[in-house]
Amino acid sequence: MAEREMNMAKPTLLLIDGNSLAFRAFYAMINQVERFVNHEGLHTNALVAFNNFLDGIVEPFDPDYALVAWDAGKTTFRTDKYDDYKGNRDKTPSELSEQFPYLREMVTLHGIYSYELPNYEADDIIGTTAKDAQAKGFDVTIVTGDRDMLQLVDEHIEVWITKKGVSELEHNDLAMVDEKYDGLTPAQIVDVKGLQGDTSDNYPGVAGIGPKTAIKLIKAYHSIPELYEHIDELKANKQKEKLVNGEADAKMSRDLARIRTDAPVEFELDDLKYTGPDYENIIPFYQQLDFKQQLAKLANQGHVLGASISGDASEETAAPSTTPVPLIRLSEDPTDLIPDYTDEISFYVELDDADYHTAAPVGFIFGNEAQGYVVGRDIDVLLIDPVKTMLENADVKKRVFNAKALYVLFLRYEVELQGLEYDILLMSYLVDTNDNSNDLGALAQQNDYYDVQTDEAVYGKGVKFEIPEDDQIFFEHLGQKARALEILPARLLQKLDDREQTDLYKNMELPLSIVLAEMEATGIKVDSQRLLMMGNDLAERLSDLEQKIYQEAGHEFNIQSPKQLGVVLFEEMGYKPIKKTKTGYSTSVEVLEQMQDVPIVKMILEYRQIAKIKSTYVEGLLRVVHGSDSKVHTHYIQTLTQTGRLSSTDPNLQNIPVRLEEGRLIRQAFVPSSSDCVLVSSDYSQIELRVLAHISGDKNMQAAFNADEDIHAATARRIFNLPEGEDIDPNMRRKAKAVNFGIVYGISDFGLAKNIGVSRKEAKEIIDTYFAEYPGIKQWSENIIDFARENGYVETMAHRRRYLPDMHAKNFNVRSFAERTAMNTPIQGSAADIIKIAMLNVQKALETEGLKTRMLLQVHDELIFEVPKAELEIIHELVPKVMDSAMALDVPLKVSSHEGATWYDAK
DNA sequence: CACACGTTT
DNA sequence: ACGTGAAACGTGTGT
Repeated sequence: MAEREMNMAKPTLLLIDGNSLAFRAFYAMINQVERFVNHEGLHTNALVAFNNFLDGIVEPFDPDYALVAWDAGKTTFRTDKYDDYKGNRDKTPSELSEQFPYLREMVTLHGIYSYELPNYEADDIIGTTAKDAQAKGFDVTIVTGDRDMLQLVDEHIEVWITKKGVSELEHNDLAMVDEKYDGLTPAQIVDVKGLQGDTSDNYPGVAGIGPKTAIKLIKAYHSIPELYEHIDELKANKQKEKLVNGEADAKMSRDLARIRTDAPVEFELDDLKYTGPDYENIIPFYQQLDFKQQLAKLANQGHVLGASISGDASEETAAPSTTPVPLIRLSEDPTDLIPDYTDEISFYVELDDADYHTAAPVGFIFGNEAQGYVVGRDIDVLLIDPVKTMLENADVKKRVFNAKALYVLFLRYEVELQGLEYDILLMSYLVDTNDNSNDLGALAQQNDYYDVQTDEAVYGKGVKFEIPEDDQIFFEHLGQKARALEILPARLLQKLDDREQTDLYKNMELPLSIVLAEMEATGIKVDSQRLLMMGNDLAERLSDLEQKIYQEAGHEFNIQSPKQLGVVLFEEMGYKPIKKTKTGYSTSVEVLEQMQDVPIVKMILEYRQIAKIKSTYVEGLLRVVHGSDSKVHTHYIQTLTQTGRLSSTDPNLQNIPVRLEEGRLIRQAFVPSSSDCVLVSSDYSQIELRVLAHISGDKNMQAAFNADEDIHAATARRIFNLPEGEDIDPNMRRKAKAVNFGIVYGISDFGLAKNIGVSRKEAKEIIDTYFAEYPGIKQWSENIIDFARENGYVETMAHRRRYLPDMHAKNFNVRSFAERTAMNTPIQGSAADIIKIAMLNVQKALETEGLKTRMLLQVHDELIFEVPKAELEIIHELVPKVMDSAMALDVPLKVSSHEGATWYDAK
């Protein structure tokens, strides 16, 4: 019997309320409505969410039959009966209504029957079909956002109600309805609704009867008709009066709430066979909607998206498959087969690890579509002529992905790559800083090219990462990458041009990538011995502190666990929690510093400080020192930050301690690589405020800088109305400094108050005075926010661009954050532009002067050099001169330099 | 993998 | 009333 049931499983039918889901989909993503707009200006947020629903829920469900029902129009038999039916609904926003035709097309392309019936609502189509199918032995599932549909639940009919947007569904079967309606049957829901009414569908029910009473009455009398048959039996009271008065309304409302199961639908169940997505035709549809993620997914599943090499647009979607990549595999006499490349080539080298300073190359490809691509595993081929010569020939332009990594790699083989013209990674980043994936496949997809898979898809990730042994698979992937490199530069150049970023790319970022490569490859020497000694010392202090802390606490616990520490302090020891985090008590410095008088807290603060130094800076640093040269070789990431700054990893040399003496000592471990060199550090003074003074045009701030005043003191004088010439109270200067910083970040009175320890009211007055004293800054802030709101992005002085889709967010916090970003990015980003130009010019000057000085590090407003003692004098003159003339502002740039035997001493 | 925390400019 | 200053990276805990 059991076996028979398994073999004879009922066919499944999925019925979807299209309108209801479309509304849910639209409002689920209403915050992002302006972010989802395709190239034709069509809003696509509901389409995106609806598509996710079709892919994420319908496809896995894989019904035998499926139907999406739509409302045909505004007038139905219900509006004939009751003029005001759904009469209080807001007009459908145009952003949604324009999506309906596409929603229907999308449904059809997913292999689902789409249907509407004049004079009826989607509910009635579904009700009719559900009951019909049930009678014919189907298992029916209904998906809707409308709880009224629960009335259709039956032995073989489930109703799934959308919960969160359209991505989560609540399953309702007979048992669920029984539970929710306190023992009532689905059919009785219309009776409850009839009494209680419905504000969203705008039918009245009985005035004064709510859901609780309605359920109680229907439980007692089974239905509205029966209730009124027995109305005389009711106790004479207010409730009875209401029911008597509302009889007509109740009966009409019940009628409106009742979903029809006899609508004159014109299809047969057989018409509803679910056929699954129509891949061939859904691709152009997705392309029209700019559904990049969907297209990427399809590409990764092996569907041919057909952006073929010919570039012929009309062929793009029609072409059934792409031309095979012309691969040239080398055999015994490799060089014979290598074409003579003279113009442009794609060039890509695959590494076995992300750290290109040490990774082993495991494959390469170079060439072009016309002459073919030479592909192989053994990189030695690249190190001998004729290939080596070609790689060093600036006239052969290379199209690459990550020029910096490639350049560093080849320095290892003493090859200086030339002609690195097109770096897809860098170009994509400049066009949109959010396109900062480190994967060629992913970036290609962001730029509408779908034939190259992501590395993760081909190689796997984490422990499963493996370069395929199969030449066919591996070389094909490399081939697709090379082809992407052939196609993408033209598209990206166009985009750069559209954004006036050609100069930024060609003359700043691209040459900078080579400068960075040389800095990384040079590296900075680390005195490991010194670090080890510091580590031992710190370990001792830690274990002392640890014992004392345990003693105070009365037992051992993990001091490094905020959770355990919270229990000790705020439960066992009974101190009052000052602040909470999402997960429990906060134990941050901010909190602990307010509890300084407690001995254990003081020790915990010290423990934290030392533990941080030991783990992050002593042990962390030692882990990444290269055995071969006792140096650390950081990786500057040029394509990550949203503002144009660099970032530094493995190790991060941009956050080496300096503020507190204990941590600052770490800098003693950074030393010159040779005994006849010293380290020189040159840093911009107040670069961000100078940039602000320039771009805002504020005359008062400009005057302060032009007179070489102490800007924080000058600000203090202004906001606290202090007389000229008199000494500034250090505390006032401190506050003024905090305000200056705050302004750069787009501060609130609350934030400033917290920061400098004054009342919020005082903070507000300070900010108001600040803006009154520096009116140009106030004006500029307002202007830049307006600009961002209108254009959706802000720019730096060098046309670096950051998109800010959240300027129109409904959520106050999200929007405010975008507004602060609109102010901060041009400031921080223009400062980044300036130091990047300075780096290029410094490097050029060092080369043309034939100096042995090497630029080692950049820390946002500071450059660190290794300088032979013989060159010290010239460097102290040359570097500040080059740095302060990097860009001409309306205020001077000021640079100071310091030298020392270690980084610590160069202060 | 997310969170809390702490370090820099 | 909301909730509250920008940009980053690394370590450790805990799920």
